[in-house]
Amino acid sequence: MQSFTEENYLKIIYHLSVISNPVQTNAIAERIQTKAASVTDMLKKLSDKDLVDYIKYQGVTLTEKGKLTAINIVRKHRLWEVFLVDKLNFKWDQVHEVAEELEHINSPLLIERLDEFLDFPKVDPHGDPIPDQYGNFADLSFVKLSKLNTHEKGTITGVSEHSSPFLKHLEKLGLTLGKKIEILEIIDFDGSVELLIDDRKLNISKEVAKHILISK
Amino acid sequence: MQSFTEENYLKIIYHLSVISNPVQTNAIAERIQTKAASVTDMLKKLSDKDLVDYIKYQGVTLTEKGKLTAINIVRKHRLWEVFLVDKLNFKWDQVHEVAEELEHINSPLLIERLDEFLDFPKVDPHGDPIPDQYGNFADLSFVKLSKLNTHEKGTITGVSEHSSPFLKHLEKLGLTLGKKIEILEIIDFDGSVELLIDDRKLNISKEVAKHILISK
DNA sequence: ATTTATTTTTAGATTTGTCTAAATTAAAAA
DNA sequence: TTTTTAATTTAGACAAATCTAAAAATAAAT
Repeated sequence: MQSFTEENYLKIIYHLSVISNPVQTNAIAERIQTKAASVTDMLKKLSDKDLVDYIKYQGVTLTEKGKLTAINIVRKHRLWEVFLVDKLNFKWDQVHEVAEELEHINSPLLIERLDEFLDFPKVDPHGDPIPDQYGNFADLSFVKLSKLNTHEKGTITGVSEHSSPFLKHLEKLGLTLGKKIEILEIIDFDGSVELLIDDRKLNISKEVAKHILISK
Repeated sequence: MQSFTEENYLKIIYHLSVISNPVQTNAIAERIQTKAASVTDMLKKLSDKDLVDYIKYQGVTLTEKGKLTAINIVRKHRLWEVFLVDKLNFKWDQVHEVAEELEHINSPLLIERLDEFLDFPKVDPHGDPIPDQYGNFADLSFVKLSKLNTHEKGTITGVSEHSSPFLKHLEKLGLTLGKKIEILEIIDFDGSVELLIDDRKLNISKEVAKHILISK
C-alpha cells in the first residue's frame, strides 16, 4: 500500500509521461509544488518499491506496477468528478480540488459500486476518459479546436485545461460538452477563431481554442 | 485546519467523553491503537491549539472549538454511512472502515450537497443521530432492550455496537432498524431475553440485548 | 502512613517527507 | 574543446507523529 504522498507522485509522473518520457525531476517539482531535492528523495523511494524506473540525472518512467497504481488513482478521480457533477450538482469547475482528496480513499468495493451507481460512465465532466478497473481506456479520438480548418464541423467532447477560470469562461461562452460547432474563419492577425455555435457567431482566442477538444 | 491525525484524536476524545469526563490518556491510547506516550504528546499539541483543556495526570476535555470540530467529523462520518447504505447498497456492517476515511474529506460544499442528496437524514444506518451543520443533534430517546420489562413493546431504532460480527448476527436474527418487538420473558438464569418479532419467538443473549436500542 | 501498583509523563531516538546549501553532472555556448 | 549555465543530486537539518525505556505522579492496598 502507498501513502497519500506516494500516490500523488505516481499520478503526476503518469500525467507528465504523456508530454515527455522519461519525466524530469524539475517538471515533477513544479507540478507538485515542492523542491527538486525532495523529488529526488521520493524517486529513490518509489524506485526501491519498484513503482518507477529511475536513472540518476536521466529521469523516471513508471514501471507496470507503478502505472497500474497511477491509472487506478486517475480512475477514482474521474469517477468522483462524475459523481459530484451528476449527483451533487457541482459545476465542472468546482470538482477538481475535492476529487484530489477523494481519489485517495482506498476501497475497491466503494469504487465498484460507485461506478455502477453512475451507470459506468466512459468520460468525466471534462471529457477525459475513465479507465476500467484493469486500466484500459476506451480510445476516444480528439482533435484540438485550434487544429481545425475553415468550414470544418465537430462536437465539443473535452478540454485539456481544468482550471476554474478557464472552465467558467467556457461556460459563459456556451462552449460546453456536447455542443456542435463550425469553424467560420481563422483570423490571421492573432490566430483567434470565429465559429458558429447555437446559430450565433463567436470569436475565441487561439489560447482558448487550443484547450478545446473536438470530435467529428 | 487540523491534520488527519489530530481529527482522529478529537473524534475519539468526543466519543470517550460520553463514558467518562475528563478522558484518560490510556483510554485514548487503547482506542487509537497507539502508546500512552504518543497520546501525551498529541494532547499537548491539541492543547496549544485550544482544541482541548488538558491538565497533566488528570485527563482532557474538549474545548468548545474542539467539540465543534469533533461533531463535524461525526456528522461527515454518519452522512457518508447513509450514502453507502442508501445509494451504494452497502450492508450496515460494511460501512464503518470506509466512512473512517471519508470523514476526513474537507469540503463544506460537498457535505451540504450530500446532506441534500440524501434528503437530510436524521440518523445513520445504525440509528445514531446525525448532527446538523451547527452541531445540534435531534434528541432521540433510546432505551436499551436489556432495560425493558416483560410485556413491554417497542421499535428497534439503534445499536450501540458497530462491529461487523455483531451487526451480521443481528441481520441473521432479523433484528434490523424499524422492526417492532415485544418482550415475552426475561430468563433469570442467564439474563437472556425471549422476544416476539415478526410473529416469531426469539431468544437473544443479555450481551446482545444490551446493544440494541429501543424507542416506544 | 507506608508500600505497592497503576497511570502518566519525560527524555531521547526513529521514520516520513520536506528543506537549504553545496557539490556534481549534463547540456549549451563560446 | 573549454567555459558557462542549467539541472540534478548529496549532505545535513527540521517538523510531525510515533516509539522505548526510565522517571514521576497518582491511586490502591496493606
